[in-house]
Amino acid sequence: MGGRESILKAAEAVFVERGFSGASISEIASRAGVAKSLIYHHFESKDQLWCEVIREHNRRSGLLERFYETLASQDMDSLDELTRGEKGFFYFLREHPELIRMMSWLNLEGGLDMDFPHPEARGKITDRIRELQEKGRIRPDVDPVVLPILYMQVCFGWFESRWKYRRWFPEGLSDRELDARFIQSAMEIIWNGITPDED
Amino acid sequence: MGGRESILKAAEAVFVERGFSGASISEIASRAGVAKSLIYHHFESKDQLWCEVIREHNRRSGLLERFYETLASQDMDSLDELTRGEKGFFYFLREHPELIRMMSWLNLEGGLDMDFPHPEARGKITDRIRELQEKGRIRPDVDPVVLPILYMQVCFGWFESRWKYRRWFPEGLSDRELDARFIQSAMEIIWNGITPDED
DNA sequence: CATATTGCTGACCGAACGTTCAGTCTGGGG
DNA sequence: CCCCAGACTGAACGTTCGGTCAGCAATATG
Repeated sequence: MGGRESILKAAEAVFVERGFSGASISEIASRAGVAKSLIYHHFESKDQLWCEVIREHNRRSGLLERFYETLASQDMDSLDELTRGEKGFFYFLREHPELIRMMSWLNLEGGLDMDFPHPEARGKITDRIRELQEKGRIRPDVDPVVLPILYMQVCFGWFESRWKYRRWFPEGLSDRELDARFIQSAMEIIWNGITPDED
Repeated sequence: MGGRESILKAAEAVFVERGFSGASISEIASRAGVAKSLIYHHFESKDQLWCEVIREHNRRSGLLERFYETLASQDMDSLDELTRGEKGFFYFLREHPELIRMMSWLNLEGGLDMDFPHPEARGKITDRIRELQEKGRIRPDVDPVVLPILYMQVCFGWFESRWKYRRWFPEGLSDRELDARFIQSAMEIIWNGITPDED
């Protein structure tokens, strides 16, 4: 593995763990097994390294935008399809815990504000919801802008602080079981909340 | 205002703004208008200062626990009562933005893990939900543990990153209008999701 | 063979960090 | 009056920070 790549990999780990101001160049260098100065050979500053890490991660993780497209083009025939499939947002996030922390750090430390998701993806999603409302699949009084935000927040929020909620549940449950129990119940509530009563 | 108090006040501001590792003793001292060394006269370390800030804030803000008691003892006759009243969690949080950031920093930076809310408060809330289920006010298939978590998350998540969601909404809306539109729609979804269909 | 170019290192810089300490000022009790 | 305790300061401590720079080894180019 080349020096640049190993630096990026180590940098991601350290930034995700400690945030931008908590991360130190020395630690990144020693974790990557290279000299500190090599970092400045490949990247012009700590800030730029952070940006590069984010950009690289977005590229590698297949970009959330792409997921959004799949979300908006779902058939939404059943609760399962939207939330529990392999492509569901929730399980996508579970496989990318770094992403959660990166977003959280960015949110708190300021820095970049990414227009996320892309405006077209946003439009697609809300249009899709309106379409489903016309077809009578979703209650007409549901706000097509609020719904996707609510959905994202529930998923994000769970992984952001699921450890904090552990104590609400009976002891002895594994992480996976906790995830499943939460998302199943939470999504059932939302599903019942957005589908018309006659179902 | 005494030295100790002005230090605590400045410390809270800086910690809330920049997090623990991003905050510097020098900045706290200069904002408090005192010498750096005075901080170490009153507090034994940066860590302990952070703890003291949290403890003090919890005390001053009237403790979330107390709110939880009011939450659990609500009559829950209507959506409004739970979510929109002056005592509602959502509007409570809106008046305490520092609290949101403090929780988020703690969540990310590790440090203390507060048992929050208190176990008895937790039990009270879930018992209350079960009671309402028996009375037929809440669907029997709603998970009494998941519901309060979902509720908290939606409120927390909104204030944590409402600026990020601005672009989803039409331009020109004020913060207040945004808050109202979101919580109204979101709570309507949840309300519809937890109340039996025959209502 | 000479010469750039590139990946990389170790020694080093000034600034900022958290922390310490000797010492000043002030007010109250003997 | 003296004396002590507590609030408070300014100058420094050693360490770590982000960042620089001259130079080495290797490879590619002429």
